[in-house]
Amino acid sequence: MDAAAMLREAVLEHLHSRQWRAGHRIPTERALGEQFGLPRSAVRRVLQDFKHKGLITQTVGSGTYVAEQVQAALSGLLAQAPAAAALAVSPAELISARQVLEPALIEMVIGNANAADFARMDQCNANAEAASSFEAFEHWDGQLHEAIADAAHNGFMSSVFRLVNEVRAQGEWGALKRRSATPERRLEYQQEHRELVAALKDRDALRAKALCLAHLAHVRSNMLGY
Amino acid sequence: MDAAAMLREAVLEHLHSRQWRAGHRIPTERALGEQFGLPRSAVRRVLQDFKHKGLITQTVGSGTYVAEQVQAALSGLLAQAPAAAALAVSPAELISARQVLEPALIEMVIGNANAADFARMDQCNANAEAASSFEAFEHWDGQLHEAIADAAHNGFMSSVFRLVNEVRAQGEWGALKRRSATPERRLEYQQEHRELVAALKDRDALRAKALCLAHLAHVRSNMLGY
DNA sequence: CTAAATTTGTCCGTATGTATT
DNA sequence: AAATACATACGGACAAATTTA
Repeated sequence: MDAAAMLREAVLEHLHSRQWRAGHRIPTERALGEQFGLPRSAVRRVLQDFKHKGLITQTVGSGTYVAEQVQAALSGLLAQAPAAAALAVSPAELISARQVLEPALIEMVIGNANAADFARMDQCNANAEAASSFEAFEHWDGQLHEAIADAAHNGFMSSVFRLVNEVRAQGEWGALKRRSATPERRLEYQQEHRELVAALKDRDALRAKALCLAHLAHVRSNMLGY
Repeated sequence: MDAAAMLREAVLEHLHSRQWRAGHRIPTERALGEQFGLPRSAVRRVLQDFKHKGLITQTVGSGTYVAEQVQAALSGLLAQAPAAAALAVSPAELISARQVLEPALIEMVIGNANAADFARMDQCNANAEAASSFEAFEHWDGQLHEAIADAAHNGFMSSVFRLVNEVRAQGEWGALKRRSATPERRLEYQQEHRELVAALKDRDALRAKALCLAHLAHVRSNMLGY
């Protein structure tokens, strides 16, 4: 292990074991360099990385301090793992997940959506229908999904469906979608989107869920062939 | 805007617009410094950040190249935004989301879980009941949630509920939980967990959903007082 | 095949601005 | 108010690795 890695480990160990708590002042860059046999520039790189991750703060003329939200930053690093893993899911898995997640979302939307939310959905539909390119249509399709998710007025649900959108916009799913796209199917999707938004406006949960599941079955059939 | 920020924007724009594709060699550090009026150290800071994010690779003696997986890295950056936003949701919002997400999860678990999944749930329950500290109990409580989510055998659902766990383990929720924890409530939670797993084993969707909602109502009452 | 030129990686010396004493 | 300590920024120099002549 190289000296910079040892410095990394040592600082993280002090933070994790709470020997250095929030607000504690840690040794100066020159002192750390002396202790680990490193030039100041190498110490600075390590500390800058930690600062960028929110573990420490550095104030000119004063020193280097453990950040107040150090434990939040430490677990925040762990929270990025689920997002990375989600990007690797297959189209079949994502459709299965959407088949149970979107009815749940509709439940919340019908309870919480207001006129502004519906106006945003209509605008997304209008933009999608006016789109001249496949990419533009895809963009407004994704925006419609976000508008519906935000209409639940729940931050966690919004995050979940933004994650769905990221997976949809990328990798395997994106390639499949391009291969299965036709003008006729786009027209059918537009019609289904319109009907879904209408059902949401009517606060008709049963109809909205049925339309949603029918749309997903349609997408699955077009993309996966079953 | 700062000159370093302009360099950042320019490189990202070239990457996003596919003017610089995977494997393409981008200008040297000295050339970029000349072009943007920056010292080489500042250029190196920007490039090192991009390198750590997986957008570029640098080889000594040769130059700086666009990474092969640059598209995956770019969308990976976007996917981290929803995860970061999710960490900021309030306990009330998270409970509301769980009230619609967990019944949906149970639907999938009952259709896909196998004996190994149930054994893992039992092990989590046993470890939680044997836990001597509040932290250990919380750890195995979280592991039980992950075991149930993984029993759906759907990567996206696993990611969503790992995200739930991250929020639960942190920030506002964590503080509320510590304040509202008592030995009596822990015993009640253990009983409810046992009953839920039993209902899952019986493939009794209605009972499992009812138990799940009752548990969530219990948690909400203890933590939020209503 | 050899040698020179190019490029990234690392380090140092100095100057500057800022906060503490 | 002055002095000191500190982090930061910059330019230069050298080493290591690769490409080119």
